[in-house]
Amino acid sequence: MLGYDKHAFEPFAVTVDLAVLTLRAGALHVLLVERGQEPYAGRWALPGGFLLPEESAERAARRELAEETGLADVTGLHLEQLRTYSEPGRDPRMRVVSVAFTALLPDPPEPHAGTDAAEARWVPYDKAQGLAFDHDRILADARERVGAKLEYSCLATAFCPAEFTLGELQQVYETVWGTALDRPNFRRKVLATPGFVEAVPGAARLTGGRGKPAALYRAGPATALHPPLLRTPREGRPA
Amino acid sequence: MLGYDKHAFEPFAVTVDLAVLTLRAGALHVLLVERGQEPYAGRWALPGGFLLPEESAERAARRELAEETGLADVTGLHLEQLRTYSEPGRDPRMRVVSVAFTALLPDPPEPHAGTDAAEARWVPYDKAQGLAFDHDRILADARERVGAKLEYSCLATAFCPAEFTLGELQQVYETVWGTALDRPNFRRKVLATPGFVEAVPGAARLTGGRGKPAALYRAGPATALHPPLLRTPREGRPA
DNA sequence: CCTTTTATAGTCTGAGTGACTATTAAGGGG
DNA sequence: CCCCTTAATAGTCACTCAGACTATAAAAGG
Repeated sequence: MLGYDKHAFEPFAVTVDLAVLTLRAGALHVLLVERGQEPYAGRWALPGGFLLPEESAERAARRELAEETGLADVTGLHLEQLRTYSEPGRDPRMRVVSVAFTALLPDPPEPHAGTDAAEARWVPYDKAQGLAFDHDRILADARERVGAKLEYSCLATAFCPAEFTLGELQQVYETVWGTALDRPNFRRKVLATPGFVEAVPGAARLTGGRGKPAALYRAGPATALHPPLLRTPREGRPA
Repeated sequence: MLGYDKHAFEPFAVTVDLAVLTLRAGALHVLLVERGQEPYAGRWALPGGFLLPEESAERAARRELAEETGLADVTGLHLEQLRTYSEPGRDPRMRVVSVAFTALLPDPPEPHAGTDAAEARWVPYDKAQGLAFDHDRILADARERVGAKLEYSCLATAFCPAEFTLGELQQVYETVWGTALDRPNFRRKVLATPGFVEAVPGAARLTGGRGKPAALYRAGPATALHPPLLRTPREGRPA
């Protein structure tokens, strides 16, 4: 930040990359685009693009999110900076510094190919491997972060539509964590956390199939979970 | 990431900024440099600098950390990416994208002015306001992040020397959180967490002053705290 | 020797969670 | 129509853990 006149400095290309996650048919999916040209032609990649001259990374990310998903309104969607990837050589053509973001979507709309994307498609997380550039790592970091944030934040509702059942909310946790949760205990925990969810007053109910209809809830005003909803304890993982 | 040939793109200057934190005399301190030239001449700022052409942000941050602290070996220090700041206009001269890092130091060594820093000094966190650029916000974000990570990681030992007493470790929590903790309870919790700390075998003890000498501990192999050591519950803060 | 100071040990209680069982309210098939 | 299945919701029990304490141990100082 100091001494611009004492150091020569290299200009860098700056991009944003988006790990757009959603839940589809009970499985975690990620939005990918197929590359039309070298390098990595024909390979899948995270959507993204260059920062415009008068745009912050956050604005660029939301612009790209709208372009790639084809959604008219992306203002309500959860979009969060993940981290920045700057290894020299991560792009074979030139020095590119990429600010990665994670976006969470409730309902999976059909993706709309952006102006510079050959094709955009929802791909199950487990099949999203061998991506271009260092996008495998970015995607893994995004999933890791989301899984961790489910523990101590109310982020899970970002995967749900405006009104949802507690069973749907529980499925978010189970899908992202890959573990089964006890339904009564989950319910007790969620309802005991003030501001996490609030019941839809009209005693509305939803028929998903056979069983007893479930009450509907909306996301509440809270953003943090105190105390947290912990995953199965495991041994020391990188902090 | 796609279509480099279809979009023109702006070159950006990319820097790293460091929030170097330590505990000195029971208070949180941050390493600041005094700016020698416009803009913000005479104001304090976080240390930082440009990425070299063949250097990742992480490498640049560690290089700057060594330069600014004057320490011969900074390999063991905790250094972690915080987030990237990219608002247009955050630097009045040009478009600068800055990758911010947080570094934690055990013992506060006398800072050594780097080649491009007029002066470097440890400043109490509470007096570090009115910094140049958006460094007030970066510093606040760093403190927020560190405080949160103390809850669910073993990060606190990064503030301590190689061997420390449980009282010193507790002071880390109390200083960063600004709350008092019950000593027996803190001790019970830390010792019950496997891998957090391990006793120095030689029954070594340290005399800090009058009272009973305290046993010495080293940082253990664990990095995560399960279950976490929670702060006083408060209402929904931004996740 | 007694007081002060700090570390360490131990106790008690209530909140929160995991593992269950029971009940309610729907649909479907004979 | 009755029974079976399915899924939501209610409730129980025991164990763990954290907060609030009290008690003891080991040093320094007067």
